Amino acid sequence: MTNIRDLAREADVSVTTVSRVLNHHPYVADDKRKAVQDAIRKLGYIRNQTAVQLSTGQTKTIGVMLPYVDHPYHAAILQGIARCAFEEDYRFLTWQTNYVESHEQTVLQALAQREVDGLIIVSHSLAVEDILKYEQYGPIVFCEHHADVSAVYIDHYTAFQKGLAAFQSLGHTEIGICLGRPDSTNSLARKRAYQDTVACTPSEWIYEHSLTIEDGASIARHWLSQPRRPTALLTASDHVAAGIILELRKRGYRVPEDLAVIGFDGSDLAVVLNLTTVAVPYETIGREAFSIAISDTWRDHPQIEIPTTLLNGLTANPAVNER
Amino acid sequence: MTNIRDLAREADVSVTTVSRVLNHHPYVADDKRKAVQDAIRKLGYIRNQTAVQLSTGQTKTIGVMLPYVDHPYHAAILQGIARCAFEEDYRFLTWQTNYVESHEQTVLQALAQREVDGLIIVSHSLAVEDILKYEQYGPIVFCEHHADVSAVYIDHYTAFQKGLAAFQSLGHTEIGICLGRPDSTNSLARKRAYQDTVACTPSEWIYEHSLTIEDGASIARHWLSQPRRPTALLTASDHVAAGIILELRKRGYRVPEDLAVIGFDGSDLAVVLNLTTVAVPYETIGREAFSIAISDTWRDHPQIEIPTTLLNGLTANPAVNER
DNA sequence: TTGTAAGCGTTATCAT
DNA sequence: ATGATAACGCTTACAA
Repeated sequence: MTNIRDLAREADVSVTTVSRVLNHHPYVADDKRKAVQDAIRKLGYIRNQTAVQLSTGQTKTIGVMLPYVDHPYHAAILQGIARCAFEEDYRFLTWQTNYVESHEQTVLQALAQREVDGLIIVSHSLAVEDILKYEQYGPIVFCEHHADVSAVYIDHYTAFQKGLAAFQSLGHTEIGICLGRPDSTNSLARKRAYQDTVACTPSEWIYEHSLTIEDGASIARHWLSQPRRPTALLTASDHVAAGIILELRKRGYRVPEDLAVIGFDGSDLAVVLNLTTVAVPYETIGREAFSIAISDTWRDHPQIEIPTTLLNGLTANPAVNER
Repeated sequence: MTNIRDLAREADVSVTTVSRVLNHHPYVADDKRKAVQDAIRKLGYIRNQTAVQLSTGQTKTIGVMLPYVDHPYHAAILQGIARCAFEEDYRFLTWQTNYVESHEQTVLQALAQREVDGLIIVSHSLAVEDILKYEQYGPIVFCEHHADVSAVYIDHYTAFQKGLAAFQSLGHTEIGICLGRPDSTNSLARKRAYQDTVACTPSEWIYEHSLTIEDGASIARHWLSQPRRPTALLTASDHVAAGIILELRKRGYRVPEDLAVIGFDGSDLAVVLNLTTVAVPYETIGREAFSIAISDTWRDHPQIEIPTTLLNGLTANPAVNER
């Protein structure tokens, strides 16, 4: 592997001059620059990035911690990060944690070990305080709302309120909600929105641990078995909404006539099933998080809220019609 | 930032001994080991990975080149890579190329610059010969079939034949196909399967450049405008199939009665729409590709074919019934 | 405008 | 079992 010393020898200049040419620095005589460039071509020189990184103390790499790379919503955030990273000549390392705390520790460790210059945390299960201990090693940007951290987030309280209000304006009063991990920050905000907005909120109408299409199907079956059922269900993901709807239709029930359903995310599933859903611009979240991670603004712990939109489909209407 | 020299001084040993302790080498006296470990704790030492990389000449990182990170099928491959990488204590860098050749060059350059130890190419537009020039810098594993390269792939010829045969066994003879990028290796294989398997293959029944749900809708509209229409359509992705079906239903046509449709991928869309589809185990592809990239087997250019399965849904049936 | 030399933080070779 | 010391390939004061 040829290095800058070989180049210097070949071009009959010093390594400094070679380095200057390589980095497009000024103050290099044209003939020497030419000599170096010729040497580069002749020797087929390729710069070793690792050495650059060690010398400069920068990796030009951002780490991304997320639970699942193949969840559409996480993939959309990745997409935003990928776009931005390319534009800024940065790279990004992705770690899939499955919400396992020891795996999340590995990611934090990577920041401490200078494998990456900064971290974007899409979602996590470790305590925020524990994560923030690693901020001494570099920027950490969350894609969820927490106090005193850099964050790009959607307000799940407001977002859920939008869905609930939509139901109410259609005449629904018996409304249930589906949540993911029950103690996550997002779920807590959602539950608060529910209890603040809706008058009747029995705990049997709060369906927890729902993430997948199959989880949605289970909820539908459970709903069928309940003596007292809500007439409307606000879910935490389009996948869950899809599962509910499919299972219900399979059993001869109608959506929204028998049960109104609103999804969350605004994914492809919402498009093909004509779901009414709360659309989230995930790519924007990724972009914003990235730009904070590579700038100096992170030290001020900026908090950027990204707005959501209620997308009208065909799964939320009735209630009014029913009476 | 404290380094091993600081540790050596603190523990009153040489840097070599420190390094030995760090790397769990034998031949270290218990008391010295203890002294080093105490020093590590006291000084809050954290190893600098970049320095390790420079010294060992290995990054323990694999690069992944793919067109779009948020396409479900690519995300599923990433998922397989992510799983494997974590197990093997490797990292992976992802580059989204959008099939832009200059972006693909950047990725190859990264291999040459030793930013990564190897490369997994999920899909590409550069010529294979040009990519293979970079094999001198490290393993390159393709997720598509090419001669004389390391590859983990599905046989698109066979896979398409499966779909076509399913149509034929249902009585269809007027069959059309939808392709993505018309000149990709995959599309060529698919077209060959079409022409070898089906008797009647007019070029108006080969719909190209179809990737998204919207593309599917366009195809449906085009199909409606055709004087002579196929009775069955084999698509190259569930997204396209979904788009076709939705558009057709919106206009009052029935699937599969008016047009039978088979998807490709076996994605969530297929589940919620009850698509008949050719399911591909993308995660397995990711896993296998990764394990080749980090082992020495890549030099033999192993070719691993991953089998596909026809998943029966409700969108392919008729034709038989029609007559 | 150019060059010398000292880092960056490890690992690895070779004595002892 | 332990330690000097030379790599690894680059950047960057500082000097000239």
